[in-house]
Amino acid sequence: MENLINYLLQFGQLNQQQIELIKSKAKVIELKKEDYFSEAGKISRQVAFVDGGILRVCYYNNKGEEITRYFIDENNFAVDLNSFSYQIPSSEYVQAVTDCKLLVFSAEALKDLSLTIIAWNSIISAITAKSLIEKVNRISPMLAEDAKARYISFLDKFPQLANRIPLSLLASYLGITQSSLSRIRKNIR
Amino acid sequence: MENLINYLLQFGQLNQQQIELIKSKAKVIELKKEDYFSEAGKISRQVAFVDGGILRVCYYNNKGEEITRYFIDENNFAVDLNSFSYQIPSSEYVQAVTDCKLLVFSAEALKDLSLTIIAWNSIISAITAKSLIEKVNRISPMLAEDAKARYISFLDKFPQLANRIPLSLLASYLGITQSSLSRIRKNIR
DNA sequence: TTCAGTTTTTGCCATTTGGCAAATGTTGTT
DNA sequence: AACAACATTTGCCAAATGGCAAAAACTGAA
Repeated sequence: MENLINYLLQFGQLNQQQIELIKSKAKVIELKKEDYFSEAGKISRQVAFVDGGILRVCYYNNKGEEITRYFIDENNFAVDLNSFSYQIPSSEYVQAVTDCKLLVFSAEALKDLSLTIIAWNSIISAITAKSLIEKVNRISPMLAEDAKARYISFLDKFPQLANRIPLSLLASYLGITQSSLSRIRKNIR
Repeated sequence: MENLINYLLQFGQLNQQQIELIKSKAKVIELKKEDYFSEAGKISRQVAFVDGGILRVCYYNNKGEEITRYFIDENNFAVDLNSFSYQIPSSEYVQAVTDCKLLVFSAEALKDLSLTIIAWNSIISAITAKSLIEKVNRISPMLAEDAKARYISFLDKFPQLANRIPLSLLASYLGITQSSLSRIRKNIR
């Protein structure tokens, strides 16, 4: 659980006792490739820290196409904030792209932590803000780029991810077809 | 200032004394169309609540093209979180699209409020999370849509905005050229 | 190794979007 | 009204991307 603790410590101070409490609340879950962590239509009641592997968040648009909104890799939290914060049914799926090891916190566990650890809420809101800002900053410029530039930016920001993600998923994340992405890759070599 | 107070009350409770304190910390600023609220390269030290008018956040990409990242209309906060939270130079401009009336809080004023009003931090982090989630939810599906669908979605979500925003800015927000947008509009009528 | 199942690449052509410049329309000022 | 300044539309053509299906490459199990 060292990854998780180190991650949290970036956002606030925790003493040894608090660290032990946090560890005691985390449940380790292993997902096989293509397993779901959460599904559309259900209310999300847990939060996962990705200790190993890659998740993706996806949904189906009105044409029935499967769209990948983003990937979540090691040392990041996965949570459907829309559903978790407001307790409304989720509109998207969280699925394992590769086999994954997750550290999962239930809503009750988080509640306990926030009541016991003074800095907890401030840590969580810092993490929330940072990860949302990252998402906005990553997605926003893509609109102004063409397909090739998007792919290059992706390689640039996530050099280690491109090989671990099937082409079809990456294409849907980039907002282009799989064949176009394949041609772009050929074109770049 | 009623708009501001009503907005804040959606996110937490405030008594009359606290409301007066908040009002006393806000500075009213009027911007003329095309004036800047904040500029790239500078560290952002204030936060604005848009009481009237429309702002936009924009930057210049590596080709020198001006890109509009998003619009901020009445009853929303404008803040460059990257710059304000981490005190680093901003990479974008916040500019008035129309004449605007803003209620501005300095970093010091916000600090005072957070020390005096117990619920303040929780209100602010709820607002921050909500507005970031909205941005992600708005931008993210656009990647999977073609130009026409993006424009229609925009009309759908912001029917009142389209007429108030110059075509060139809307086009750069949608990630398409002005001529394409013009053709799309003709096509739709 | 072989085979079936899956993923990726490719060819062909249609459609969408961009680039550029000229024409047209709009707005505000004198 | 007349003009300048600015915004929008349009025509023409080139480039980018999509759609579809077949071929090729890859993967894992027997």
